[in-house]
Amino acid sequence: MTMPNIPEMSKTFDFAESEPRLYKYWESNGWFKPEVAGVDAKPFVIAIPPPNVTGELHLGHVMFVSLEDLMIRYERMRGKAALWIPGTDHAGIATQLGVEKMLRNEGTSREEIGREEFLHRTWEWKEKYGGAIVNQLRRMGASVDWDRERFTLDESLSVAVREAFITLWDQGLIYRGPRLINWSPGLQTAVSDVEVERAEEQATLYYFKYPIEGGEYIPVATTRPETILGDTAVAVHPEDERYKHLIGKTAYVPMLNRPIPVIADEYVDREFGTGALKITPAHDFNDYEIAQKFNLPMISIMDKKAAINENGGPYTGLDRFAARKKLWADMEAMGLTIKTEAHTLIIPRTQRGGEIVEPMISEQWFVKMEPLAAKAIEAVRSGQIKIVPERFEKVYFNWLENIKDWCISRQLWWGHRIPAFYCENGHITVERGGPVKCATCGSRHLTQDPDVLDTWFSSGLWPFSTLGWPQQTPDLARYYPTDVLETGYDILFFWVARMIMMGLWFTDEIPFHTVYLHGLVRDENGNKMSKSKGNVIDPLITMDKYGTDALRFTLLTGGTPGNDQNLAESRVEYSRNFGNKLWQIAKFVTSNLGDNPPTEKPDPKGLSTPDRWILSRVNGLVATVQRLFDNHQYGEAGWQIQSFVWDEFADWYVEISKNALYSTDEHQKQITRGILLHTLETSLKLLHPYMPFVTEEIWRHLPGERKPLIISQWPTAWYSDDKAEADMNTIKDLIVKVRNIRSEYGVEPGKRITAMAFGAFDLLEANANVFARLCNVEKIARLEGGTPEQSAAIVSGDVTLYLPLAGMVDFAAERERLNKELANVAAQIEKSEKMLGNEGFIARAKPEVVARERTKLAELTQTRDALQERLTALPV
RNA sequence: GGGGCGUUGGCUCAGUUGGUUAGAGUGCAUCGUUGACAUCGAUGAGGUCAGAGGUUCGAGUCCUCUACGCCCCACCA
Repeated sequence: MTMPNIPEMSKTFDFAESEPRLYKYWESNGWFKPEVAGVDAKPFVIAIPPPNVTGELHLGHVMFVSLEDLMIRYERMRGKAALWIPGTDHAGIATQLGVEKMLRNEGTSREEIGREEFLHRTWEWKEKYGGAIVNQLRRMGASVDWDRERFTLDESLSVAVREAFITLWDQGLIYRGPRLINWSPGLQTAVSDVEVERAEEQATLYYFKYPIEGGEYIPVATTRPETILGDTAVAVHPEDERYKHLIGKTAYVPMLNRPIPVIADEYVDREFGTGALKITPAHDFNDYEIAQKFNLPMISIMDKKAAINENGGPYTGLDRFAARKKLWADMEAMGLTIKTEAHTLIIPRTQRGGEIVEPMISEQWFVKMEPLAAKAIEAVRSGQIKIVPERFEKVYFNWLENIKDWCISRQLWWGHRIPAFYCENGHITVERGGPVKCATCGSRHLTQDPDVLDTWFSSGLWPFSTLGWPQQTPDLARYYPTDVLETGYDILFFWVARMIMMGLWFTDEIPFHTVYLHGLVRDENGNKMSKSKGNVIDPLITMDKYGTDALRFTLLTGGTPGNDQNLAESRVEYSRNFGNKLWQIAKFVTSNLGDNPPTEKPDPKGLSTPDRWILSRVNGLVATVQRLFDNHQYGEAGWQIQSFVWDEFADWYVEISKNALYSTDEHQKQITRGILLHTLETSLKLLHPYMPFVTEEIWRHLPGERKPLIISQWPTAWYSDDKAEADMNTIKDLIVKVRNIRSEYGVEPGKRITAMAFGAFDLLEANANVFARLCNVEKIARLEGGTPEQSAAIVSGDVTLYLPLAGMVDFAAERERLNKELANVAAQIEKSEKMLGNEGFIARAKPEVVARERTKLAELTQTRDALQERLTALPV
């Protein structure tokens, strides 16, 4: 590992060259594997949210990779056996749609080529395009263990899926039957409740007359006139005086003249529409419930393509929208229509595909969710599982407490085929290993159910199926339960809740103890990125331009847990600049380390104020970062590190260090080198989880025998020096004020000036070279008595610094400047005195807060007095 | 209908046991390059922390209400 001839650092960090090289360096040495930590190490495990195998990389992927890689790298450096399990999801509908599109372009279809050939083609497609997203994980620096990569259709995961299904079946928690479900006519499959997206849209409300026996009619309103064909009742409110006399009479379905009853139910809202409701149980969820209550027949009027079926009389064969139009026209001709009006309503559309979902009666498989949900609720309620940010626990409870049975069957071919078999008598057999004969009648003529399972059924098993379950593998024993589940809040129901339910149900353990939810990445104006809007930021292009580290750092510091963040390119640019800053610091440090670079941690004893200051600050930073990480405040921690590195280390300490480095004092030089190196090393460690590439590359240029940064030891705070920090604050304050004066008076930057000091002379004298370097004050003299007339005065606490500026001082301007400062100080004093004069404050505030306030007031008073003195002495 | 989030300088955002003069990036103004960095440095202007009330010695931070924006869940034809 020793690198005796470390090449000089290049002018800038070449991320394009370094990133793939470093990734290979880490991966080929096995540092992504938990085994690097040794057998005694405590595991830390994250199962990756598996991206769709043929999906395209978007910022959501970069977001989760950045966060999870941060956690993994941090825990790895803390000595844990960090395991990040990679993998991909077969994504049933999305992938099947992609392949079907390809087939269409070839002039064929899945129906034409058949199931077997279709699956063959889909696997080919997966082999061809499935690698892209996986390679992009490498591009982002994801330190996952590739030896443990999984795919939801792997044989071992398929075994887990069948085991889960059969277990639920044996427990009576899976059932099959005709139910009203969400049907996607375009995809020709059932979809679950969570896959339906509802949005307000402009539509029409149609008012018409429902003929009643005896020549009367009830006015009814509907948004879907074609469903009239499936009506099996008309409902009114039992106490509605307008219609009360019609309850129990017979109504006739328009155009079909099918007799149906007029019923009364309190569900009907008298205020809405006409106050009368048509009941179409086979095509509406509310009507379905009412029909069950009243034992009404259910008449399905549509086929799988949502065209009117044979129950639609003269409309048979028409598409649902064509039927709507024709039926309405026919009713109009019959004088049955009243009016139409514009109406805003909620339209359900499929998450994939986007066409309008049709509620239909269909034979599907369901899981009874209440027993599973009860356990999942308890796990979070008891605190075994913590959701970050906490407010999502409420959302989680609300969903689980109102959970409905899960429709798990999909009329697709790409996915896990339902392990249920039918004989010619219609009996169902579900057995491990695949049955050879019917469990009921013994028939050997079995056919498997054609449907596949919802993709989320297999992803629900992900944290344990990837580790070998149901086999009791060593990995399952060592790495399950996992630790953190990190993902976007948008899949809390789809995925997170189901993993918790299935994990608890099948393994009897929580699958993870912490759920960390991040927000969505939007464009810089807060709009959702979409291809149609053309505002999509392509992460690949961004990484090409600014480097992976820059994009990662931007996303990690760009928001807070659970909240969406707006991404502006200017922020990525800033992150790139920060990486450059770090590179330049390192370049400076490494080129000034001399022939025998220090190897020991610096000893603060006897060091100068700036030396002790930076050591105290960097250790304070370590403590701060630790506290923030403990609370999942990764963004704030990133800013703290950035601010230290740039604003304190680079802008102050590196500048100050030049005094020693450019001197001939070998002892002081060596001390300074040690502090520079230690501060840089610590900064690199803290920053590595955010910017893995640039930090590791710099690390390789540091001298001495050292472990690679990725597996180096996470720092702990070991030093704190309040005195040095206070003294340095005084020095910094004075320097900034000198610069300010120079700027205001237009003193040429190169011009050296002198100063006379009153108070704290020892501190100033000891740091005279700091003033010389940072504000070009070449000499500070002790002021013995009187005040120099031709000078500008600077006051900071008990120190007054006079800058003799012969011929440059405008006394009127100086007076104005001092008066302004005095007013400012006076205002602060007033506030402080008021606080300290308040008995409640003295009695109830924490003692250290009161003490701090007293110190502050004393300093302010000194400043005020000095300012007044100077104003009095100022020539008129 | 229920629940949640947001509202802080021109713009984008930090600010988590309530406690110094509310911070940063970007934009703006002025100045600055022979020795880490113009992907830079120095200095400065710019904010009644949406509004009202309350709790408290003390509120950007906690509570209530209001306004505006956004999101999730939910069966109004």
